[in-house]
Amino acid sequence: MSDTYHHGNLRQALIEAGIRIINEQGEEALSLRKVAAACEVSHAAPYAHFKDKEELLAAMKSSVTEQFTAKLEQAVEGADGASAAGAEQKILAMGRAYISFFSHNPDYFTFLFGKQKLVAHLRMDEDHEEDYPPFKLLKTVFRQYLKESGRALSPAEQEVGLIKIWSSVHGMAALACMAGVETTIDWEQIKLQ
Amino acid sequence: MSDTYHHGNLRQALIEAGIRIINEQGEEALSLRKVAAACEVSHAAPYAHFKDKEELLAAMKSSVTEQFTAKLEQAVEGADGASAAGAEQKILAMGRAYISFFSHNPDYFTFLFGKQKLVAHLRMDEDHEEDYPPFKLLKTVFRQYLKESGRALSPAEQEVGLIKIWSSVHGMAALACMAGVETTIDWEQIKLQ
DNA sequence: ATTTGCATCTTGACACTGTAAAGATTATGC
DNA sequence: GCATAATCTTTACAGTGTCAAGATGCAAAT
Repeated sequence: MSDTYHHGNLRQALIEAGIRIINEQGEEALSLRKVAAACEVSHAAPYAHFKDKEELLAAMKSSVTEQFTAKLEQAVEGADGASAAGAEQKILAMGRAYISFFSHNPDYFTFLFGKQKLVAHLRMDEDHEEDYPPFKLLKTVFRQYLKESGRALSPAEQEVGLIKIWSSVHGMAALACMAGVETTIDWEQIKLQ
Repeated sequence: MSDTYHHGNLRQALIEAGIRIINEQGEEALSLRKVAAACEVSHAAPYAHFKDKEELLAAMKSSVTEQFTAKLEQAVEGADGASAAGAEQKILAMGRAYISFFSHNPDYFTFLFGKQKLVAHLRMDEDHEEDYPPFKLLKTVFRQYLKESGRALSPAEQEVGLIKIWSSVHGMAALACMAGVETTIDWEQIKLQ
């Protein structure tokens, strides 16, 4: 009868509608039923594509993380051409892009990091292949930096160094994004060692 | 009729039952009705003491934060008597206590910091009196340290220094507590400057 | 001592949530 | 063209937070 019984691309539409809702009303206000309604579909339709509410949330996070990673990669590439300053400049560029991304989409910050899952990715043991992509990128650039500066750090020391950089930048992005805090921090004051 | 119509100290009982539930089943599983049931009280009884579910949650967090702060203060005092090493030792002792506290109560970590509200307290402008108490403590000790070492930092630089210390230790506590990550990091490798 | 007022607690109701089961509708492979 | 699978709707159920109206007990005022 109706020629719109099948949505066509409901899965993607649900992900996008979910992200939109989070940006407009916050994560608290997100319900499966609202997402379904936003796609003009019955409240149980999402279950054809996602086992859970959590599975939809995960897909949404995946999508936002892709955007995030793309910005970081782009920053690294941009710092490559400019001067021949090397890895240190790349790290600084990443930091700038990191903060910039969440300044432009403050709700993404709490969405991605709200449950503090990020730190679970902050480990270097056994060369995880399934690292959190943005962190993996930093890891690569950081190793480059170590090689350039001729420093030889133990794995444990590398871990500490990475955590220092990451958590500092992360903390400042949080500062800048949340609770309406305007910070005048010149974050590049943070030295790499 | 019944001699237990009035509970006696329901408010405190609700807070404690709530914390117990979070420790046993996680924050997701906490509902007002469960907390009420745990106190053998009807499902709407909490509304005599808390306007909201959120207000109960806030009271619970307050309670846990008090325990947390007490441990930190205790560590600072302990480091005072030992050697005459001064503020640097105090900072290190605080870091140790920080990690120790959450290692012993892993669920408190996500409970307190789950929503990332902590960073909202990480600002030094205009000498906030209503600082997050543990952070306020670090602030005090840090200033002591600066005075001792004869360094003169601008407010912005102080802010950066504090964030470096706090977020690094925080990140490592997260590493140690969550996702079953056992870390062998010797966190004292983190230098204060 | 009785009454009055107030804090506390119960009962019942409402809208909303996630999720499951059963059936309708459309697309797809043979 | 038909069977099968994928997609979507309808209906239902147990939980949830919250509110309103009433029951209960305590404490102060008369």
